[in-house]
Amino acid sequence: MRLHPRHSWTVTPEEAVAIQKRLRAEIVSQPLDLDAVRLVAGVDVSVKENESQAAVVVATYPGFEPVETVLARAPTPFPYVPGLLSFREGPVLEEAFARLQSEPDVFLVDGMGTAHPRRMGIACHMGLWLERPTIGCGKTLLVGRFSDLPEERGAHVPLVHRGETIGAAVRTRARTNPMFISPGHLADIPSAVEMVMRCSPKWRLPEPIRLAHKAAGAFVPGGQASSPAPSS
DNA sequence: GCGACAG
DNA sequence: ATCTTGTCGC
Repeated sequence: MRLHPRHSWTVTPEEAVAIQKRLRAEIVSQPLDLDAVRLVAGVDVSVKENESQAAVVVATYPGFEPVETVLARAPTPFPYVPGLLSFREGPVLEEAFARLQSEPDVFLVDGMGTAHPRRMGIACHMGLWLERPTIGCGKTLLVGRFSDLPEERGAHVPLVHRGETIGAAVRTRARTNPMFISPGHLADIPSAVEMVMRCSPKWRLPEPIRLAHKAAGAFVPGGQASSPAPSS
C-alpha cells in the first residue's frame, strides 16, 4: 500500500508527545460504511528480546478467510512507554504495510485508537500512514472509565475520559472481560463498535486480530515472508 | 505527592 | 509484550 508518513520515528519521548498533539488535528471521525466492507485486516506485533515482528493478515469479510499475510521484522527501537506505543511498534508496522499488496477496507489494530490520553493511539497513528479506516481494539484499559456493563454478548457502554466519550467497553463474548474499542482514523464510535461485533462471532478477540496474533507469534528464525495464505 | 499505565 | 501446566467453567 501507498504509505503517507508524517515524521521520522527517531525521536525522544518528549518529541513523540509533541508529534501526537500535532497529528491529532488530522484525525477524521466519520461513519464507516460497514456494508461496503469486503476485506478486513488484522494488525499485531510480537516482541522477542530485542526484535519485533509485525503481522498484517488480510481476510475476506464476512467469512474471515485469509487472503494475504505479511510479516516484517526490525530491532525494537523504543521502550514501552504507556501512551507512546506508536513509537515502539510503528516502525515495523510501516515495513509490513509497505509490502501489502491488497487494499483492505478497514484495519483492526491491537491497541487503542482515540481511547488515549491525547486521543492519538496507535490505531489513529497508523490510520494516517494508511489513509484508510482503522479501529483500535484494546484488551485492557489505558485511560477512561465506564459504568456497569451487562454480561451478554453485544453489550456496550461509553468509555469516558475527562468528560469526553473516547470509545466504548464492548462485550464481544458473554461473561468475559470487555474489549476497549475506539475509532482510529476515518471511523466513528458507533460504526467501530458495530464492525468489531461483526468481526467477533465467537471469541472475545475479533477474528482478524486473532489471525494476526497467531501470525505474529509464529517467529520462524529464517522464515520471514509474505504469502497468499496457508493452504489446507 | 501518589497511583495508574495499550503492548 | 513475555515467562508457562494444569485447570475451572460454559
